[in-house]
Amino acid sequence: MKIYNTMTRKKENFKPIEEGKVKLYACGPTVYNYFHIGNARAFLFFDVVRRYFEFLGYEMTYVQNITDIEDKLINQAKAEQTTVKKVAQKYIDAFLEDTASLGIKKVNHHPKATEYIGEMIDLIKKLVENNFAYEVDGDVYFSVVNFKNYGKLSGRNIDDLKVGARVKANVQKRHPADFTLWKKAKPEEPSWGSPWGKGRPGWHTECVVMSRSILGETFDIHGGGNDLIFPHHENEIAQAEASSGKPLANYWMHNGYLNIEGEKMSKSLNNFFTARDILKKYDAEAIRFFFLSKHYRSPIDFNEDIIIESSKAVEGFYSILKTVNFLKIENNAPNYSAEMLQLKEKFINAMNDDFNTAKAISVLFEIVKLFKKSNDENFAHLLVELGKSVGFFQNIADHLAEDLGEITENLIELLIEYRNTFKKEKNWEMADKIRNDLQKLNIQLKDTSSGTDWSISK
RNA sequence: GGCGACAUCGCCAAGUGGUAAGGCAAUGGUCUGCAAAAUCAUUAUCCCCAGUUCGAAUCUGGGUGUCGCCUCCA
Repeated sequence: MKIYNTMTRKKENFKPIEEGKVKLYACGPTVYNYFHIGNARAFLFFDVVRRYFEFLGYEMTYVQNITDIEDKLINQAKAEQTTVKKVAQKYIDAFLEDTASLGIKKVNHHPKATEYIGEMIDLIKKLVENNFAYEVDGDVYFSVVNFKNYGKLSGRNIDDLKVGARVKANVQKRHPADFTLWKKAKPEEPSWGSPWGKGRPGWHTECVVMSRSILGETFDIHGGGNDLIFPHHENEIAQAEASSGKPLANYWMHNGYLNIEGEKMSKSLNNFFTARDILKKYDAEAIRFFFLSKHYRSPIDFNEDIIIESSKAVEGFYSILKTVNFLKIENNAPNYSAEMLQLKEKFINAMNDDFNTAKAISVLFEIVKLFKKSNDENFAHLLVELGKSVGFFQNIADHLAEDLGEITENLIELLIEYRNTFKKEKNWEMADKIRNDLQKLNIQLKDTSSGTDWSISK
């Protein structure tokens, strides 16, 4: 298994700390709003990482934090005229709902920032004691110049940051790149008591505290979107290493952005679609296919036409499951031929090469192609086995069922019968009318050599 | 100003030194009363220039273009 490590900018052989186990931490949402389809890329990708490791037989511990106290939540609470707590709960619920709809498997731990305030204060205290942090009038800052390795993840040095800095001048900070560990509360804001007075923790602290509390001082993989490399992950590393002297994670993985018309999709540019809205129109599997059709580190451009194409591609997978009536043979033990084992190996090699999902997917299409030539149901088993390793085929029964209820289905069958009678009588006008009228109701008739079939077109 | 990514058929996209995977679309054939569906087949020398090499989409140098990070952001 090779993983591209942002820290070294190289693909490295993955070696877990503990044999057979993978400890993964990926940055989760700040729950002040619905997440958009660009955010979904990270959530979905790390779901694939998790599933694939499990497929390989690793025991996963996957932790994803939830930031439930932060400036944006406070603002949102004002906007919605409610409390921070209520805002958090509302969007946590939405987050869990939407990720589930996307077919993302529940992570093992979802720590919330507000549940770890005590531990965060302890960390900050330690940093202050060791001279890596300083307090100014109720605020506490991390001092980047006192941490010699600052910038090693993102490849920056402190002086460069100074030059082009768009960082706002903050008279309190000793260096413009110093970041907030503890933020003094304004009146009315939610706050916790601390040695520096009432306030709340800075964002960069929670991930360090929560990841280490659950996964230990050093864990295997830390992941997130590209935009978190600097400053977020850089700041995590600074705090972690300044306090323990040990690396926080051995591998740093970052996914590329989702662009829209060539520009990054982001809330601040206001060019986003929420995952929630996209899911109303398109299937979760089509969205998954769309993301996996490109390598995770590359930027990917979003538009609805591509999602529609992706839906068609996914339908291609299901068409062979339909042909073999997969639900009936699902429990038969597969018997793979040498050719099939070779395909499986090809798939695994692609995935083992830093999660080359695009290449892996092409193997799935090869399987489909070979199935069509041979009609060997073992190809269907192989397709499902490999597809599942990256999160496809989570609900085959639902997908194959055209469950309209018995009465409706009988009515459709009846109309087909009438049409066939008209056809026998060469009454093409009536036969075509039935076909076209059903088409208008999204019921598509398919004449095959073995009779007339129908399906619902979306 | 600093740091970084990317440029492959109409669209999407693999390939990281050995002679261009795959998907969608398109076109043609088979099937059909006609269609649709299904099925078979066909479709690129890789942004530009120079270099290294027996050999480059793949390496080096120089352009051009697009995007990102340096402020909250997946």
